[in-house]
Amino acid sequence: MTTKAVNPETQRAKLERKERAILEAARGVFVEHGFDGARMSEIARRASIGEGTIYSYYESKAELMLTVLQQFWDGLTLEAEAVMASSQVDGFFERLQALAEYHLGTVIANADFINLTFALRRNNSEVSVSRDHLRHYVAVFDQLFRRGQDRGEIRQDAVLWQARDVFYGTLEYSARSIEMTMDTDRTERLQGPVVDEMISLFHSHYAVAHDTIETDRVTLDSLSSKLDQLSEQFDALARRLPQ
Amino acid sequence: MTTKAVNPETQRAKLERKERAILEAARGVFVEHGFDGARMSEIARRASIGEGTIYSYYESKAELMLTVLQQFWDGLTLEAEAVMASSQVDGFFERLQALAEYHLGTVIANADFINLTFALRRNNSEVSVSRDHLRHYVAVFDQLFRRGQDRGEIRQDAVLWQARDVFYGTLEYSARSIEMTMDTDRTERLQGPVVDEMISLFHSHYAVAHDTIETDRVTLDSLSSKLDQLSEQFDALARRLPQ
DNA sequence: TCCCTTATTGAGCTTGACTCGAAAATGCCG
DNA sequence: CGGCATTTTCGAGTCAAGCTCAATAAGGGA
Repeated sequence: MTTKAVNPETQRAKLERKERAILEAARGVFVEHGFDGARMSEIARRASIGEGTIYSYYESKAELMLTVLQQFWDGLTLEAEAVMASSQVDGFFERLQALAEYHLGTVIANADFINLTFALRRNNSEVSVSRDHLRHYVAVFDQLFRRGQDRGEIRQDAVLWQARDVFYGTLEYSARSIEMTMDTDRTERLQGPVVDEMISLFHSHYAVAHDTIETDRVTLDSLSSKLDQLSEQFDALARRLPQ
Repeated sequence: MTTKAVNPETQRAKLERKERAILEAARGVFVEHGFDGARMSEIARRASIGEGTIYSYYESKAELMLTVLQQFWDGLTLEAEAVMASSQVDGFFERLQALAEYHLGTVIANADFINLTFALRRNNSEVSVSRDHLRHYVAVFDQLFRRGQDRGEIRQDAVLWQARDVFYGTLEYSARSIEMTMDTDRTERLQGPVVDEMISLFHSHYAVAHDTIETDRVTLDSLSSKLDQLSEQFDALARRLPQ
């Protein structure tokens, strides 16, 4: 029951625990101060280890940041998949709305990490979040969209990556605008309208023509009934006519 | 004709020329190495001045970068306005296409500056490209859009900032995707389709219903005339009837 | 308990942004 | 022109922060 039995467990577990501690500390410091503002000494202090120890786990500050970012994106992917899995409804547009709300909220809350993901690519040409991590995240949308096509809710000739660009691009840009106006202006741009607009846009551009016919049908129906009415009157009149 | 006559001119011109030299050198170094990779010593060397001299023109490296960025955005604004001014056509969608092509090309060519514009905001909380510079640039789109509404090409109930988010957001995201696939994949995503999709999207979502009615109108008009015809026949028949 | 391997450490090295006193250039008057 | 005042330029030196490494500690098997 003493340390002997658990020792073999502790051997590797200790290192993993320490690595998690470093990552957790790093994440906090990076969030608070950004990449350049973050001090390795502070990360070490928060993880309760010596500054040099970090470098036996990570090659450099940039690589540490990279690991934090990849962990961040993996977390996002899991959460997004969870949102899709827990969605009560089955329709494409309801699910798209859930995804849009989740994504927008996340992007606003973690604007720093999103920016750094793409800023790192430039600053440190060797170190950048792998395409696969990002692809994995957007795959949530891709899957939803393809399913929408299979179920006949989305036009068959719609191009996946174009829709993806519209979806993520617009939401990220909106997030930035919302964030920018939040600091100073009192005219806070709310998240709701942004998502609504997104859904409405997908409706009018990617949905299989449906509701447009709906409105026209009213006109057509009324015309049709008028015709029927007229036809009846005509028949009645005709019957009253002599041979 | 000697130096005497031009001296009073040289007094302030000399400083401005030197400032331009610094900015030009800085711009080049920042483009080549990014913000962190750029060395103040190299900027000084390229501008043929001492390193300390830079600091009598700019407070810090960040402020120098900021000036470069603002100059960059001002340049973009002028070019975008020129694109609009020189546009041969007058229709909203043709002009939107010209703007989209220009913007997409620019964003792809200067992805570093675009990223740095927003990365700086985080890294150095005090120093960031002013909202006004960015607003001034997107105002080109705003003006075009409002004019489209005035001319009745765009729905009156369309919300400007929503359309703006879709336009710039989608194009920037597409640019990043294009850039990412350019490095490795051979399946280069071309710029043309992106712009086409953008126009098509604005057509279906923001355009005043026009072409959809066009097709329907044929049906409705023919139905209507048939009704009128029938009605006339009916009247004629009724008149021939005995009381 | 001894020894070997591995992990940890923080004092120093290096690099690069930034400062500052001095010198050079410029301007201004007699 | 020549001397005084102001401005501009300069680069050696300071400082801060990422990173290295030789020394030390910890762990673990015989």
